[in-house]
Amino acid sequence: MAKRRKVGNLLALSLLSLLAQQPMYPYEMAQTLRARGKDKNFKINWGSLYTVVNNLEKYGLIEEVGTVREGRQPERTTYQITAQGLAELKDWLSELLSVPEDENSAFVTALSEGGILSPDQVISLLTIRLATLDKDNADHQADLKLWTQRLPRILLLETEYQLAMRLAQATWVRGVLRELVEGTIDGIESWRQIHETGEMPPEFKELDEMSKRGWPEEPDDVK
Amino acid sequence: MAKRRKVGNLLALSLLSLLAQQPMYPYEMAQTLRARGKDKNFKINWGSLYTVVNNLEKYGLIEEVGTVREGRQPERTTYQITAQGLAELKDWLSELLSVPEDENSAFVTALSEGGILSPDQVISLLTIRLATLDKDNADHQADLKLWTQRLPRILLLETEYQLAMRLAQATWVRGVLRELVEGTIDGIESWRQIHETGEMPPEFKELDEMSKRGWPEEPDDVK
DNA sequence: CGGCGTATACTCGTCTACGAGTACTCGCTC
DNA sequence: GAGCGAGTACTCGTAGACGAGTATACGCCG
Repeated sequence: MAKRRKVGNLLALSLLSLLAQQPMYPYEMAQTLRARGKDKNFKINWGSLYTVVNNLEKYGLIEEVGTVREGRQPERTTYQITAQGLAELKDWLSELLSVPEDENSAFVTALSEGGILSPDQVISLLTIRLATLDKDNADHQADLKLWTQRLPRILLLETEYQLAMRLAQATWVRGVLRELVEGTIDGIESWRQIHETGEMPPEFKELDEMSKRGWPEEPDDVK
Repeated sequence: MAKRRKVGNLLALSLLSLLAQQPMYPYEMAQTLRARGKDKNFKINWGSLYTVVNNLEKYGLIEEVGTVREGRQPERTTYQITAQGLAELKDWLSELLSVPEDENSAFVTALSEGGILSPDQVISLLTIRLATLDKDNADHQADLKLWTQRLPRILLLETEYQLAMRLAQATWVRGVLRELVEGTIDGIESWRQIHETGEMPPEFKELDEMSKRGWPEEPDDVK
């Protein structure tokens, strides 16, 4: 997050967006999100919901518009978005759309620590991943086709994006996997050796040393 | 996260991985991560570091191996990984490599709420994003080339993956952008209308209604 | 040899995320 | 008409994330 938001949780963005359309009470927000299938992406956390609503109010982005007691159900507090809230929403959306984030997914971390496992293990794990990806993507694609028939595409961009990313991931994994299996990837023999002998081959030790001292003419990672 | 880990922070994974190679004290772990350029991905949070180390110890994944006082610097507590910790590390890595996560990036959320902004705004925001992506990717690619000359590729997989994902994102954004600009995307006129007249066209209202009641023969999103 | 900037190594308190639990109501069945 | 399960609407306690702050030592410049 480039700029520091008063309420940083992404749930807040969804809530602001809902309230930009009509006033609601918290439980209703959760229902609406669920109805729109957003719960596929994030589990609804009741704790977070009420915390976020409170914070939004605290910072003046939404305001209480009255409490209703319908039937004999518990009292419900209805909120509406404020002018400030609308401004914040637009500003936030603008930032998120225009500034690519540095995503640090768990998979990336795992890849960089993958050397702990043996090459054969990694090959088999990635094979499982790839199978899951392919299966999910096929389902996802079929699903998207169905939706395309009843909704204008403009509303499905988010789904299309997710699918595109998943497909790209599958393609990448497939490529690496082939190289690993064929053993054409540079460094794999040393890696295999480490796991067979328990010994670190000299060229790796050297790398390790160097990483501590800093390389000669270090190529200073950009960004 | 499919399984619930005793220590869920990804930082814990990196720390376990470090300690699998040699005992260290916390500050040293941070230095090592930084030296390896991992700080490009995540800012080192001192608070988290010590919290995570404590938790790892609490759950028996690492253990104190002695406190040293070198020179007259403050006392340092050195930790080493336990058998349990090594097992956990391997299990965790296995999971992360084999199970694709449902990533819910900020961009996805923003895309799905993008209708709040006007089409022209979104076009200009995405144009900025694309420019940044292209620039970053070019830098990243040049950088990777340099590294490839001094490190075996097997150690660069993580970087290659990140680049591949960024390139895929750029490609997708470029495609959508073209469609938006050309106006060939289904639903864009209605969207434009909303922002010009402030009125919701009837077909959108209808969709809104339907989303609340549930569609006829709902295509039950998979997963 | 005094002073100041930088590195080391951590501590503490706050703010946030979250999930289990609560309490009440409605509709339905037996 | 009592009992039960599903839905409604939220509360509260705890665990975790995080950053600002602290304290000490070392180098080195004049």
